[in-house]
Amino acid sequence: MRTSAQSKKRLLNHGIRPSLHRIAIMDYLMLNRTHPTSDTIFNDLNPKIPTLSKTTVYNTVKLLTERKAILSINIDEKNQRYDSNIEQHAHFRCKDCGVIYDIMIDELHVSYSEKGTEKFVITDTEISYKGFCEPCNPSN
Amino acid sequence: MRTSAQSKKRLLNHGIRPSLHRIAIMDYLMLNRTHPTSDTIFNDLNPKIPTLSKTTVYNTVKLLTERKAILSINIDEKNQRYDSNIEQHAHFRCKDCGVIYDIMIDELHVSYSEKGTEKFVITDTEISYKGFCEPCNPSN
DNA sequence: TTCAATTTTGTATTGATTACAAATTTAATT
DNA sequence: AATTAAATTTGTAATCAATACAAAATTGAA
Repeated sequence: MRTSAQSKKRLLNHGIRPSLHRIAIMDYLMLNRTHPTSDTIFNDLNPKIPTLSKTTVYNTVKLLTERKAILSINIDEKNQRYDSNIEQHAHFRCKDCGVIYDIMIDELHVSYSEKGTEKFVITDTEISYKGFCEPCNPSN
Repeated sequence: MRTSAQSKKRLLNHGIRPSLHRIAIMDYLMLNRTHPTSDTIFNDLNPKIPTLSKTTVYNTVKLLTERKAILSINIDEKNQRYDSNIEQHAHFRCKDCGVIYDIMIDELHVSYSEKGTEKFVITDTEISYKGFCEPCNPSN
């Protein structure tokens, strides 16, 4: 299946009307698993799709995130990052080169004791690591 | 031990010269475990310390974070939050009321398989949950 | 084709954070 | 107490990601 067909399906599965721009943005995220910012998405797509506006990218990633068609990641203090991989996984960001790596989680057991008597309904979980990747490891 | 004495100690332990403003900000974070923003810290302290400037709050929390005297938390897309609790723990943010709760982690086992052959030196770990707290639970 | 609803655009605005140079404070030394 | 260099703080201006909003374009059902 071509990527754009997958993208369209993903959009429809999440109740989002598959306009051409939305498909293009979803496609981009499917093919570029680099956790890009909205700005990066815009800059990379704009040459190919001159009618695309930056606001549309912002609108679209917001909508995709709300409908859980993609993940929004808070690992970078400056910008919001986006990820088409909606499987359970964590992220690692290198403090030196800035690259964000996926970390597949086989198993995650968190046993926690709540502070008071609060009961929480958890809808989103985000696990982020920071440090140095192998190429940037200062002790190498 | 009075809080300000504790605060001073914390600063010294992390190689930070304990100026009055720095102690005041550290004190505030020790006493207000609400994960405030820089702006909130400034607005709460300014009436009592009229000579305090907003830039100093930003400078100070940045320094405190770099030296690991406090934690900087990315759970809120809009603002950076700060936490004087540097023990291992996670956070939960209610999507309705916005309150950020501490979640004490007794035990955390994450077994993960890396994507490629990358080896990471992990220096920081952040675990964030979102959802609804008991008072805001829509199914209550 | 018509027309209302949806999507997109482009500009203006917001708002958190940072840059930076001047002013102030600190603390060690005379 | 005075001197002085270093550290800290101030206050304004600038940056820049993200949003608001109204006009324009597009879509799709009737």
